[in-house]
Amino acid sequence: MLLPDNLTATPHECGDCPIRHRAVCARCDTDELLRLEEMKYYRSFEAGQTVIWSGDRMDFVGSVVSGVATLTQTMEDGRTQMVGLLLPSDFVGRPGRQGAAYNVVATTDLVMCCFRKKPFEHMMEITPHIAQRLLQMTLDELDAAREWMVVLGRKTAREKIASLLAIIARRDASLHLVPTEGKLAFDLPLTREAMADYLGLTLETVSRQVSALRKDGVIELQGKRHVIVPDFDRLMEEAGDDSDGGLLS
Amino acid sequence: MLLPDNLTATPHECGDCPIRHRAVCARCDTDELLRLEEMKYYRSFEAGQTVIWSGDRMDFVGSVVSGVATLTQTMEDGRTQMVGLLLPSDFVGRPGRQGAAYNVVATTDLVMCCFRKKPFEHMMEITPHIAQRLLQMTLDELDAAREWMVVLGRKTAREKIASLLAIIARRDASLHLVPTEGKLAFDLPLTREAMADYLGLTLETVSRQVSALRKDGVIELQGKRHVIVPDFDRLMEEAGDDSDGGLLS
DNA sequence: CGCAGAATTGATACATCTCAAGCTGGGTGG
DNA sequence: CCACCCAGCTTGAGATGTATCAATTCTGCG
Repeated sequence: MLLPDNLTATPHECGDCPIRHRAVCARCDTDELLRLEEMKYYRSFEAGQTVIWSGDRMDFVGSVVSGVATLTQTMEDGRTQMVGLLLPSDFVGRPGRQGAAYNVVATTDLVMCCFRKKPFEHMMEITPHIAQRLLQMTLDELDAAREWMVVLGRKTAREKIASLLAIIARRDASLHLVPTEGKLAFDLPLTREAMADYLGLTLETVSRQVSALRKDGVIELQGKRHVIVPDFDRLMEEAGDDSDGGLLS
Repeated sequence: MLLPDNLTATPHECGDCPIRHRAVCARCDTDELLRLEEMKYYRSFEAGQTVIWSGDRMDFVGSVVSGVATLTQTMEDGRTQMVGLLLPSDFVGRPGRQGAAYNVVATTDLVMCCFRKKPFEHMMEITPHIAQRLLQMTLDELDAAREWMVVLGRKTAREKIASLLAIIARRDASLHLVPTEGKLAFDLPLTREAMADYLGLTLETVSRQVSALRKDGVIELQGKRHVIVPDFDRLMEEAGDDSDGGLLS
């Protein structure tokens, strides 16, 4: 509100950065961190703000420090599909590419740790730790994208909703490192429309299926956004997945 | 036919390898290639054979030299979704992971250039050229996966078929480096069922939509598999995409 | 208080699935 | 050489899940 373009936000030392051990810089030693500090700056965004427009030139890459953002692609006639959900520690931007390929939108208040692209690219070439970590993260994202292709291509609306809730619950749990045994609870960082864009559904269908899952006791709701999962295995069954994968993998 | 487990196939020198400049080894110098030669071997598979079962332990990684393979994931009740289409030069396997995450099946006769995993992983750590190239390829695959999420989530059956044909046509054209101006022709490397698994449809719907596109003059068929595209822009329109992207990007 | 964005619920339309019946073409054995 | 066979494919008719259009109800906030 106070800043015209959100150019500054509470700066951190990398040392006490909340995503220090999960982000691209996870493997860097203190010397490498020092060099990163020189090219980094923080930006914050309010819920609803667009971070990057598809096609725009990108002169930075960065990590989500706190908050949630979405990656979406839109067809000419307006149909939109979310293709990524960016949670804290996720990386944004593609080294070696000029323009952005997707829209990036903050769905909650968002803080990003940005690096000027040119210096970062240069550092990637001479710092194997960064390239190695980025490769690892990209492979993980590719796996996640492929899981999501199964959801989009083969699951019913109900299974889709259950799958999305399970994913958010799981990622949320892996942040709050205290495993809340038994019941799980979290806030949905997405509107019904954003959920629909993620799942390839309409917002009406999302609303109906959420109601149905609530009526069937799979989830409980406090308000529209706060979700309680009494039995995670039950949720996984509804998602159509093997119930093997524990909360933390 | 002659070999029990297809352990050998016409070996190449890397020097005259058809995928030399596109595969994971694209950036390697002659010295690095020599070291790769030591850990590499060829395997060939007949159309229909399974290369890897999901969950199996993988002791190799490798590149598709010729032919086509698919990456598929199957739900407990048998619903299956293809999550990758592997064409010549594409990479198979994930360094740093024990088991395979997907089924890999040869859909045509297939030749792979395999590297024993342990030595390859070791070489990746000391050879930035390989890791850099692998990162680039993985980022490209991630982009392709995200494009595919739009297809799965938001396109109609007709648009899905047109999109798949466009993708195969484009990748096929980028192999036969002579751009056949005007008309395009190629062989479908997939059965109707495989196309259905790729697109999140049933094989009947695939068949109907292929017939419809043929009746509307968007494509011509010679037999069931040979496709002729008289007007590529028309096909792109049917796919619901911007008609900007040329054949080669 | 009342407005606006978000969400829910209802009625109907329609695209795709499902089940079922043939068709086609290439390979094989008699 | 032919008849048969069978996987792959096509086509049809009816069922069904989700989209669409429309009306209401929530909820937070100025």
